[in-house]
Amino acid sequence: MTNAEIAGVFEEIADLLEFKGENAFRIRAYRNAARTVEGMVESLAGVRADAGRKLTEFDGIGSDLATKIETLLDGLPLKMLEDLRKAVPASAFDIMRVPGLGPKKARLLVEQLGIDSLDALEAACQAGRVRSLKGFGGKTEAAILENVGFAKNPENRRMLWYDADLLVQRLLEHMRGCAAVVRIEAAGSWRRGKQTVGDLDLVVESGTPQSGDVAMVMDHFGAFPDVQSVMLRGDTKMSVRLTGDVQVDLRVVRGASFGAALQYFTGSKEHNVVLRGRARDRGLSINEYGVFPITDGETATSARDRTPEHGATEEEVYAAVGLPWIPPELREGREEIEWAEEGRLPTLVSVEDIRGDLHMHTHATDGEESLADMAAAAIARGLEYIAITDHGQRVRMAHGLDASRLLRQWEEIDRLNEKLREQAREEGRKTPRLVVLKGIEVDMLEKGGLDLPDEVLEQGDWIVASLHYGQNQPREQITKRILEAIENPNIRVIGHPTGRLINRRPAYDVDMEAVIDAAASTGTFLEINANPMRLDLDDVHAAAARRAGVKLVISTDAHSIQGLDLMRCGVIQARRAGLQAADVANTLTLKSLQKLIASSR
DNA sequence: GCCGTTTTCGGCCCGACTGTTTTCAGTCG
Repeated sequence: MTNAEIAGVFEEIADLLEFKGENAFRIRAYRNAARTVEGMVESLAGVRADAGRKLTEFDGIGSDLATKIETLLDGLPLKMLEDLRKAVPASAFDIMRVPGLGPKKARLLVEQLGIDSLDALEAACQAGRVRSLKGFGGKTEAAILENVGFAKNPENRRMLWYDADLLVQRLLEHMRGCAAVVRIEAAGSWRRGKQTVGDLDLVVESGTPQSGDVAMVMDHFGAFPDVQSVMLRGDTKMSVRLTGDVQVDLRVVRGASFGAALQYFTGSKEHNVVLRGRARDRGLSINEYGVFPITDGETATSARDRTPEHGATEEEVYAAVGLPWIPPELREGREEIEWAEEGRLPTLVSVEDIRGDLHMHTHATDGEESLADMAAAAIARGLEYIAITDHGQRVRMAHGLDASRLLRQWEEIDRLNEKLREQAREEGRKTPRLVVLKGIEVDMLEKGGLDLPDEVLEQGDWIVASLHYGQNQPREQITKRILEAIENPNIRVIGHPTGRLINRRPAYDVDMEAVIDAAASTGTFLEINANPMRLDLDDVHAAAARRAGVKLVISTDAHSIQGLDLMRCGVIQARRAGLQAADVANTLTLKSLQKLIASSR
């Protein structure tokens, strides 16, 4: 069983226990373990096979879960899981997808009314049978009717970060038009740069509820053109649903609490749990209003009205528990607290560090623009070098280049570079504004080998190897194809190394540990493809590559001029992996990059 | 179910909002 499958089992157990109303901390233990396993790159099977190591060395894995992992690795069934599955109907999870229905209410619906589907739930509401249950009433019944459609819609997946970002920018612009908004920031998983985003969170600084400022802010929020319905509205908190079923939560706080609220709503939940545990050890309590000493008799509402000592900025909140500010992209409850504690927080790579873009297409294959237009667009974006990497001939659909077409394109690139050098001389510059590298994205073929011969490839400057066909092959074959390319001295980088398309296609089955090891020993780079649907390598694998000493290359894989602007999507993924500029090859000057390549080959 | 320099039991983060409650449970993030 793979790590991902084991993580899936623990998640399922947590879901089932939740429905059964089990101890919340026991449920959390399973979810923590699932997260730990999901975030590992080395295989649990490998760790188990190593006599010098124990499964319990990982955070959140104790003796019980270690035994369960061993059972799963042996391919044996887990009795506990089988019993739980028997005890909980599958429809329970559909019912819990209805906003407002959690495990307790779902259980009542199943056990008291025999609800076994969302359709049955809808019918029961319409017949007025739900309101008679204890804890339910007319309003709850109406709310279920209104929300059941949301649960039924299979298209309600998490948004790509890029799509969330477009929406966030529109929301911020709209809200800044409100006079009562002093400051506004978007928080949540958008701010952490997660590859997909569920809800959006906005934190606003404004006056007190009594002054009427909060009402002004909320009215303005409700007037955002996409708002379809207001889900809830209280003194400090309001939630709306936008067209497309996107939920946006708004929190309004005073300036003295703005940093604490921003920290709180940025999450992640796991990061905050660790942070609060730390505060507790110091006799402090952190909430969305600030950091307070723990005193007896403090009520929930008192924090809102008291002025916190530490809460105006995020830096204050972290400082109060003895830590430096932690970049949002790292706040996943992984190693970031440990790093912060030991003063080892990385200085994360930024878009400004990027000097070159080493994967893009032109209309010679499936791109939209000419070579000259892509080069001009790169100059306009301040890039110092680019590689033109159209498809090799295997990608027939894209009219991939055979050797003679490729060599003609490379001659064209030579002429373009000459023109750029000429321009530089005219402008009195020592170096041209842009250097264009002669590249190609060759295909790693189904039966092994590449779709262009080495005699051609060795004449190029920058060869990307990608896998587009035969993605369903078994793990051994896929891994073999990639390892073979890595061993080829002409190959500089493996493009989108897992092939996954978020929300559309899973990664192909590849032994990424072996790929990373081979890349490390040959000096081959691995790509972080910045396309918002790819983000491949992802944060977990990119972090593993970094630990192994592999250099990453962040590339847009642009098929148009606008495609060049996606670099920031790749950079934010790299930041989540804890990458510094030194870990990313295309932050180097071209000269240094070429030196690095020469030294590794 | 995990964890431990107050260590093998008793903790485990914290608050807003809603609805159905006469004081709180459930849900959510």
